[in-house]
Amino acid sequence: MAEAIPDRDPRAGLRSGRYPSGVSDQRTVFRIAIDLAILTIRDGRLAVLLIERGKAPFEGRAALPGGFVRAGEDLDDTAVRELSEETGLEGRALHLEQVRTYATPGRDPRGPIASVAYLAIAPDLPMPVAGTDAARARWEPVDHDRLGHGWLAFDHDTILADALERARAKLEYAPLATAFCGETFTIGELRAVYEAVWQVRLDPRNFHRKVTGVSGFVVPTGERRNPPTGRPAVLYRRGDATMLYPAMLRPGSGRQ
Amino acid sequence: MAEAIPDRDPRAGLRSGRYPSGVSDQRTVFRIAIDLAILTIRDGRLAVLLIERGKAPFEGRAALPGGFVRAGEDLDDTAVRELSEETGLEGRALHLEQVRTYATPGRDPRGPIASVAYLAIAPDLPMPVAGTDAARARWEPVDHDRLGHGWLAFDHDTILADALERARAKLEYAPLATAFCGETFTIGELRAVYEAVWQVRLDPRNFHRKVTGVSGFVVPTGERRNPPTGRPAVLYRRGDATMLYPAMLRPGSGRQ
DNA sequence: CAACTTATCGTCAAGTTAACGCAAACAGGC
DNA sequence: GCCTGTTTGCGTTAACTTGACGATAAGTTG
Repeated sequence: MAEAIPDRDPRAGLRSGRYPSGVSDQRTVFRIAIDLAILTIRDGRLAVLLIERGKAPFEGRAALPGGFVRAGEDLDDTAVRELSEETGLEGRALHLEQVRTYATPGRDPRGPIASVAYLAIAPDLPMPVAGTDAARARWEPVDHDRLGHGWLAFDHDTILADALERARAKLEYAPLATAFCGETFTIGELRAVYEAVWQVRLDPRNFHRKVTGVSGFVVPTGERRNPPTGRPAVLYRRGDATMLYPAMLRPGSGRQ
Repeated sequence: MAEAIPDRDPRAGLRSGRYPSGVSDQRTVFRIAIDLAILTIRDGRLAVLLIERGKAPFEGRAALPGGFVRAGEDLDDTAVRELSEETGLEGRALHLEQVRTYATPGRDPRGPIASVAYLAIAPDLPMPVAGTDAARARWEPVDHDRLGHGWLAFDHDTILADALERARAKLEYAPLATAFCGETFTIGELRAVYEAVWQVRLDPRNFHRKVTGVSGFVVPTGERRNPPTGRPAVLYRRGDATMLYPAMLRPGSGRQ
């Protein structure tokens, strides 16, 4: 928040052509966009909500949904609003958290636009909801091979990768996995979340013991559910824990 | 990055008086500032680098150092530049990471200014370096009682609290603690970092066993150092691990 | 040299994890 | 009805990790 701006600029040569050099340097302004990485599990695979861009730049390419922050609007409010407009989902009911901000010069050909990335977690819904802008939206399985190699428009590959990494890390110590599930769920469904996000196979027996041993993670409802095949499973709902103890450590995380 | 802006605004009543309603809504712009939470350990206590504001708003109040992003400049570059200008520290040599972005309407009385917070970790240096803007800077012990109760200008209490929480969490699973130390350090100095940041006492014997058991965390140099009192300690330098396994779990973290 | 301080090694009981055996409880085919 | 395949849920065991703490090493101070 310091307002003293020295009179030299070692990066003068990198200045965007949109803005003349000189005093305007001290008043460089940005539009700020919110981009949403909305994740869910579909058919046992991790999926992300994408829109197809209807106009340049990147016309016809897939991109993360998002929109600009309005005057008088907080970032979280913009994220909730965009989530509702683009997907029909009630943002306040979903897990939603800021990940980080991107403002690399030239990241958006339309000019200096900073993007604040948000991670959203949704249960497997019959999306996209028809109407409004949501018609352009579709769930797409996360393509780990194309991610990072020009899958999405703008720098959305990077944004999605960072959001994924946040989700992966947070599954370990926060009850984030339940946000992928409906109101009630089985331990097997919860395990499917971990397996899809971490891209690993977990032992059902050890997972069951571990999850039910974490205080406040899940609480049994007393109901049961008949899966398409196999023994009926006890239904659970989220507990009131905000952190997991003991943590659900990723197998082999960092182990060399 | 969607550019379709619906014609209604459910939060019209919240609009800042600075910006008229209507089409200008679609071109709301921000200046973007970087604010730095630069942490170090001084006299065994966690300290943060603060500046005293020389002009309104918040004249005379303590604040986090920072400055505005220039045209053609990436956020990380702004952080490195401000770190250098305000402290004389070579930013590229320090640990520096983005934490999150704040843009709550009215957070800065000068207008719509978004702030991207960065966390920096520095070893205990003879700071502040004289010259340039650094003369205004001073190390201040983190006042956990006043933090969150109007200690700092703007919303810097919130920013510092979030940066601290990031540092606390990251000590668990990343070799961040070594960034507080010099090129070489003893296990005792490393323990002092954990104790200062986590605000706990750790058993020296268990800590020693744990740290030296984490693969790639620290490597012995073969040298020794004579502390002011007590037995000489073996010197270590940082290893090449980027994640800690096993993690250095906070005692009682989340345990209820 | 005694007293004090910090570093380092070792022990042990309690808790946690990974691997895997096994019975329960469903659906579907015959 | 019975066998087969599947998933759930419970138990067992060896290996590992943690927390509490005893003991010794190797400096400095008085």
